[in-house]
Amino acid sequence: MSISADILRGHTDTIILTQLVHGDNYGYEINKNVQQRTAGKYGFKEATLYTAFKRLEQSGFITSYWGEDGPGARRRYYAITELGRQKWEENCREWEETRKLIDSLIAVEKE
Amino acid sequence: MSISADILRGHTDTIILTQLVHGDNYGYEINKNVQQRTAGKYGFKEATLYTAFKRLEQSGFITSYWGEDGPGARRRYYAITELGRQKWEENCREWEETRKLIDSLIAVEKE
DNA sequence: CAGAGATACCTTGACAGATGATGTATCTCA
DNA sequence: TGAGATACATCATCTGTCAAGGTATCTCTG
Repeated sequence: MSISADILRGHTDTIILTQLVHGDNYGYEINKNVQQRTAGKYGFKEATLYTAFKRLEQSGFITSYWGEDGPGARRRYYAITELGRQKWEENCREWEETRKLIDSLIAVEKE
Repeated sequence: MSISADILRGHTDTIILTQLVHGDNYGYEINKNVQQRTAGKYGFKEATLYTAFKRLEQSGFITSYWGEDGPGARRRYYAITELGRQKWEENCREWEETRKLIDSLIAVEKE
């Protein structure tokens, strides 16, 4: 994991919500998806992940339920709510803006 | 200021270092530059700014000195060090990577 | 069958950066 | 004279991250 966490801070919720836009999923799997998508460069620490789930659920952006008792360890699944979807779209728009903002703040003036 | 602070968190130092790559400058002016560049959408809170200066100086990335006693309130100027320049370049590279990372984590899979 | 390793979830305490509140001092201009 | 801008600074608090520790189940190997 090469990216310092503080830079990703503030994106945790959006990243999780993005995963849930695809459909219900559980913590471990979500984190594996993140690691795969970033070629192993980034993944949530477990404490961060579960803290985020709790925060998102308390805010009404996701709901959770225990998965069917199949084989393997029990899984808590998360589902995005309508409110969560709105939040997600808002966050994505915000990211577009932030990206431009930082680009302009980090670029050296030419002249 | 429309961008939530947590999203900018972790970029504070880089943004300040970028300003100082242009040449020595003092806090208030640096912040005004940031505000101008972002069309008023973002600016540091003063506490954030001075906390960052202290942090950067303690890390050896910048040095400071009192400005000549001219008219107006006294000013503490900051200068970027060689170490700071290296850090700045490193941070810029990191930003490039982070941007790609977040883009890929926030995009919805197509297919 | 024992034991290692993976899967899966969860909590607690500590830490770091951002910030609201507050304070100081100087200068300008009406 | 007093309001408002300039300019710097500190402190207490809040929030997100994370190391460390814990629980339980399943699979595979010897």
